[in-house]
Amino acid sequence: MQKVSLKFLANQLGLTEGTVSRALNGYPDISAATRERVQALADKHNYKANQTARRLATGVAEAVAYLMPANANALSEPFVSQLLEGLGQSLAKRNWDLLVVQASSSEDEAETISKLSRSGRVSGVVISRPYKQDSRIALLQKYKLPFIVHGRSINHADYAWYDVDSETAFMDAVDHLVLLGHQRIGFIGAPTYYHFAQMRLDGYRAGLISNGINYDENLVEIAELSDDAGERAAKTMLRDTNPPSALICATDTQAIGALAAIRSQNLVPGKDVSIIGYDGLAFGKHTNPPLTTMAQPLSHSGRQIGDMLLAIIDGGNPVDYQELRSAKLVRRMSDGPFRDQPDSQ
Amino acid sequence: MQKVSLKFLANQLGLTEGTVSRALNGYPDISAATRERVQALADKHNYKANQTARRLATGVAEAVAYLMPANANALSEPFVSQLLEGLGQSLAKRNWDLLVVQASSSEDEAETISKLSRSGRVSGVVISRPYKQDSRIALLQKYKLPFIVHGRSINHADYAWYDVDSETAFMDAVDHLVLLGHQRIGFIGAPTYYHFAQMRLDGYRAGLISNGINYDENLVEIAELSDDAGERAAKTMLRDTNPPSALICATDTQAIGALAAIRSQNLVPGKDVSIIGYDGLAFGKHTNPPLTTMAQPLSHSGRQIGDMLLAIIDGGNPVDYQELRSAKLVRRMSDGPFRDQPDSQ
DNA sequence: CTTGATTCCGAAAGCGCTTTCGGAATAGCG
DNA sequence: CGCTATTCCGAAAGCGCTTTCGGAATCAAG
Repeated sequence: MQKVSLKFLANQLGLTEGTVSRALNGYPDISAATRERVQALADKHNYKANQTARRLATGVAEAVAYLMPANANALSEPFVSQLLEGLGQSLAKRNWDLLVVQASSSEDEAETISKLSRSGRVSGVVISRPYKQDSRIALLQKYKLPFIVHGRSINHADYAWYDVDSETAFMDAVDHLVLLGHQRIGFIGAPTYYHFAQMRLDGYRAGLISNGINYDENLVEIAELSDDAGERAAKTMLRDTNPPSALICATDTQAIGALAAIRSQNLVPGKDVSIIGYDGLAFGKHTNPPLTTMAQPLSHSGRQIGDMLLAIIDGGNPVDYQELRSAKLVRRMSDGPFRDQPDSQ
Repeated sequence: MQKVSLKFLANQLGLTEGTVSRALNGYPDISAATRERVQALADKHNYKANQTARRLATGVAEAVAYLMPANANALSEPFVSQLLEGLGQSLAKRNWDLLVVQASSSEDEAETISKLSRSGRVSGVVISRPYKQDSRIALLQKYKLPFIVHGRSINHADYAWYDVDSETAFMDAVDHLVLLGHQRIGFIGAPTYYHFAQMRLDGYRAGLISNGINYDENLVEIAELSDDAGERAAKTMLRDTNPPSALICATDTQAIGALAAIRSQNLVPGKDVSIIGYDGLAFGKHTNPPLTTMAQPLSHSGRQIGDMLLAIIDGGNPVDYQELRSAKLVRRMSDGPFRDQPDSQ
């Protein structure tokens, strides 16, 4: 099978490689007649420009990388797949590539970004779950590599990001529980080097205060982003002499663990103690009981982020691309009105 | 910031680009002294060869693509993330790229593969969930593009694949239920253009026969790969005048739907009717009740598949790379001994 | 001290494409 | 019909790297 290159086409047509290239790429200095001739032959042979050569010649990588969170655990990964899918759709419009890169450890993330930049294989990057102060962001800026952050760090004024207003979401969650009569509302948070974790905690606290409830730090536990950690955290809170009647969790994954913790105490989630998660993951429909959650608009975020990144690569000002979406309460079965003696066995 | 290229290094050192390149790439015709000099300067400037140029020069793409299943739904996607993670780890050893590509529709898959091949941007491909007769496989072979199949098609003798013996797994599942006293065992299958669906159905049937139970096609329903489809299928089977006392599902996702169907009839899964899923997804721990399932060794399959692909790209014979793993029963709470009157309300 | 084998590096071609530049052929105009 | 303006294409350089080849310098051997 003769490899079909520009040279091949040019020879067949009695033209120059340059001419064929210009014809295929829609340059105006090609007559309609030859343009068609070229196009026809290209189609016939299923010609596709060698992407590597094209990249080298044009200097544009035509590819974008997604930095996979190093510590992603299986339960939270649906969000990765969804993001990837959306990103892919967005990039497909230009026929660009989507690379998935992962650092072995979080120390390696800087090195990974540095390599990525210097090797010139991508035109842009998207990262998820920034820390409060995120060195990756600084690095990306230093290298002048277009990027968009899925989430926000503390100082998020000067780069592009896409985030969900989880602070408001957690205030809403508190409001909802207060309306149901709850007063002792616990919080299972995530490690606060994640900025999203801090914001969610802040939202929780602000929600309490706006409802005239004192913030009690005995009612908050910080746990890793896993179901098991959520379960452990919930257990220790439930063991308290004056346990909360409701729990808000920083992520659905943790909330699922909390559900298990409650059941293991022979309490029923949604009756004896209410649980609200955050993320809106699909499998929350099938937990025991189905998980009430603050759902973020995951479905199209990937595409949105992709479009934003493309716009910045095209020369857009990153500051013009900052999107704050809002989450909304999806009531399933894990929340319910306050009941007086949750401890009755 | 001066871009640090081979030319830059060569100028600084008073050497030729070619020499610098050979020094960096470990050619034997470079003296130890200059090799070190070159290496030192390269390190100092954090030199990283432009990957695009390198690819063009060497003719090797240094990248591999994963074809994302077009119809993946959120619940089943954890398997995609896990696979990706493993693949990435494997490729990282060589510093290769992992591309994620997706076809808009399944008709486009052929076109996608064709483009991928002709554009020369990848050295290999991995595809998941092959059909019985999979045109993608034929295409990949025709283009002589190294690939490995995550799963098997009917004729899987002449290419490389990694699969789990789901036929045996489903026989085991039947055995298990029979041991628990079940005789009317239903099956919720997947569309049989997927070969894995056919194999699972075959396993189910073989399991029945080996236990002396007649295969009754009223006891099998084919459903899409989603929780909702699983739920619908389970509902119709449960409505039967003589409903099964146990159900085996082709995937955990469907099984979760089936659990919901059972609960919606005011029956309790694992008591009134047993459910066994397949996949071993992590969130099965948290369903209501926790899902008994045939777990496949997902964790390292990605890395394994990556290693296999690399070996084939290196010239290995695809036929030498065919791995059949086995699944094993993970008992949680959705199975139990047969009880006489499941219909008692 | 000569010859042949080594060691080490420069020169140059080439990977397949893009893109600028200039010039021949054609068209438009007075 | 002569002149300028267009139209269209060929020529060639270049993207940054790899790799082969040959030759100068150095070495070992006779």
